Amino acid sequence: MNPPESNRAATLRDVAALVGVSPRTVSRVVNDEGGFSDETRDKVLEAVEQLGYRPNVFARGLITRRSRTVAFVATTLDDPFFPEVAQAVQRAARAAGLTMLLAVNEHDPELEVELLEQMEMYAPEGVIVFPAAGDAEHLRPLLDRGVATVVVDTPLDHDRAALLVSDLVGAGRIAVEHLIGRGCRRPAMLTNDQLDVSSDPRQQGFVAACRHAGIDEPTVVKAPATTHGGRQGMALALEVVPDLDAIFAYNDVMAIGAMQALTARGIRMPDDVAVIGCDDIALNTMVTPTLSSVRNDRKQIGQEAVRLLGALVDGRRFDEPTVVPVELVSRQSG
Amino acid sequence: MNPPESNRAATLRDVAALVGVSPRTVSRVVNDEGGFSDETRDKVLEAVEQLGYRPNVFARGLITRRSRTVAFVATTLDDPFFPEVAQAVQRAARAAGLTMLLAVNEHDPELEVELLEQMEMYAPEGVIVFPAAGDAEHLRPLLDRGVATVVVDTPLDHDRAALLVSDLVGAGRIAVEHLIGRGCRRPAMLTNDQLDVSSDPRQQGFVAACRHAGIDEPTVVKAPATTHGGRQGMALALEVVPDLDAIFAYNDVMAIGAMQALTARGIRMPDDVAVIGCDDIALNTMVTPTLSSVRNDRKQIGQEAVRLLGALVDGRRFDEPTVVPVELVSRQSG
DNA sequence: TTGTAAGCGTTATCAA
DNA sequence: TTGATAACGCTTACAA
Repeated sequence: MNPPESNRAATLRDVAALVGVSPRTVSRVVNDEGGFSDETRDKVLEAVEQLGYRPNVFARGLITRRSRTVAFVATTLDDPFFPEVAQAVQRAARAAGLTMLLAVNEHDPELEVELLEQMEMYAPEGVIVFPAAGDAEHLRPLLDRGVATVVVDTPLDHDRAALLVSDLVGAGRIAVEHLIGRGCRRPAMLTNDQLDVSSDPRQQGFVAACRHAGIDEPTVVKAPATTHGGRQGMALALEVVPDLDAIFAYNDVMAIGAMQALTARGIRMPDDVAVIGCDDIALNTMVTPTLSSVRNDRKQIGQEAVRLLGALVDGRRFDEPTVVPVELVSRQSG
Repeated sequence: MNPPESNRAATLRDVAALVGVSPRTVSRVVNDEGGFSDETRDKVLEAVEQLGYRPNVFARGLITRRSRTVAFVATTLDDPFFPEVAQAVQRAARAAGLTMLLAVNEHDPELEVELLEQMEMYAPEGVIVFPAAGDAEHLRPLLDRGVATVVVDTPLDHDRAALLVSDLVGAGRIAVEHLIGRGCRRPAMLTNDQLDVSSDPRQQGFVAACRHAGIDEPTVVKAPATTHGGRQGMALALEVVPDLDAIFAYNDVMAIGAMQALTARGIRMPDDVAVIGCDDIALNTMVTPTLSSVRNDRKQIGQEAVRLLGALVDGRRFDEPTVVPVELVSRQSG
């Protein structure tokens, strides 16, 4: 009959002793398992409150082999898109009672695997990952180990993976339709040279929509997906098609680089060249001219990712990717 | 005598059985506690490798009441400064074998406390926090509970806290000295209206340096620390001091808002008004004109924060704040 | 509706 | 230098 020592955190036993029930009953109430009377529940919850009882995640995890966490792997935090998604994931995770583990793969698949293995030790409910590489093959061992995984914007054929993709084909199409609609006839696309280009959905959408509009061989220029790459790519595009009148960029960071290159040459936007980016980062309203962009809703992506994870944990399987819609946000640049 | 079942993760016992020693010996080797022969160590490590043994963090945490994690709380991820620090913290943490837990307080002290309590359940080695409010009093209970805590850029008097601050007084001073040096005589400061203004070190540095230069009552205007707030604040400042010739802003995001307001009025930078921001975010090179700023090295902040945490855990105490130096990065705006 | 007993995989304690 | 044994606080299985 030791009284609970005040400098030790309260345990299930302490609560049980205070109420006069067994630890097992307290456990049932705390985890809302059912199988107890309303009266018992009320008394237990009161004692929990009174003692400030917090379950010990280690003792729990030792048995359940699960912690109430979500591992989130972003590609980088330099591109403001990922912080926004991370924040959305945090919110959705918190609403589900989960703590977020965050890691950044820095575009390096090996680092990604290492980080995932480290996070895996904490037995998260599951993993949400923007893979470092254009494919997600390096994630296969993880999935084979049975970890519930949501893979974003990257193809992977595995029955334990849930794929979540923005409608990037739609993004390319919407951008082209908008540009055509405002009278552009010679659009070019700046794409990410890191990617397996043929499989980039934005580009597929861009090319398909161009063909649909009667532009059979639209120009596509490859460069790094950075501001600097945008400047480079823009310079190159102007060499290839000196009279181009529209640009669709892989992302906003590249688009901003392109705008800098255009400004430096005295080319006016959108009158001479209309520019549309992709992602719609907050920065777009701060540049001059403000940048039009195709937006995918990060809040929705974060929520959907956490929801898919929950479904995976509950045993659901997904044959088809879940698609998050996109929309054009029209500003000064195009 | 069960052989280790192949679908169960290997445990200390499995390794011990394979080598022919006791689990305790394996534990000693794995944790490098000493008290074993070189021969034993080699055999154990080989078996660890062979079986792919990974310590169970839950079993370990149950005893040690510690997990090898660092909890990092940022204010927001909208301001690119924090993602950069987060990445630096991740790198430093990884180098120390720690996994990062990330949370965003969204400027809300109550949310911050809740998030910290949630993360605390995972018994991190310690916490690195950019407090939500201008003071860190809401962190006092956390510290009283004995959690090793590094508090960044915010005052708090507590013997278990290590304070880490950028030299923001220096930032204000450097900015003024630079502006005076380029001939400005009527500088104004845009500051964050969320803060307890009298205690903002940037402002202290700004005012002190102005006085030192013979400007006794420098103008300080309060507005939200956002782009929009920067526009508002700039408009207000121009009403108060129509002939001002220099602006020092609380952060770069505000400075960019101020630049937008100036551009909209046809006021040239830096000829009519020189603008200097604070933080030096990547965005500064993307705006027109490029924004001069006072930079604090996030890599250094992240590293230093993790280092301080380690020292706290080892029992060291810090009476004085650790100061990270700042430097002026001069660009087109001022 | 409630309780009992066992054990998860590790580290701490103490003995050899 | 090593090992036996006992926790750590919880959930699972089963019994009452």
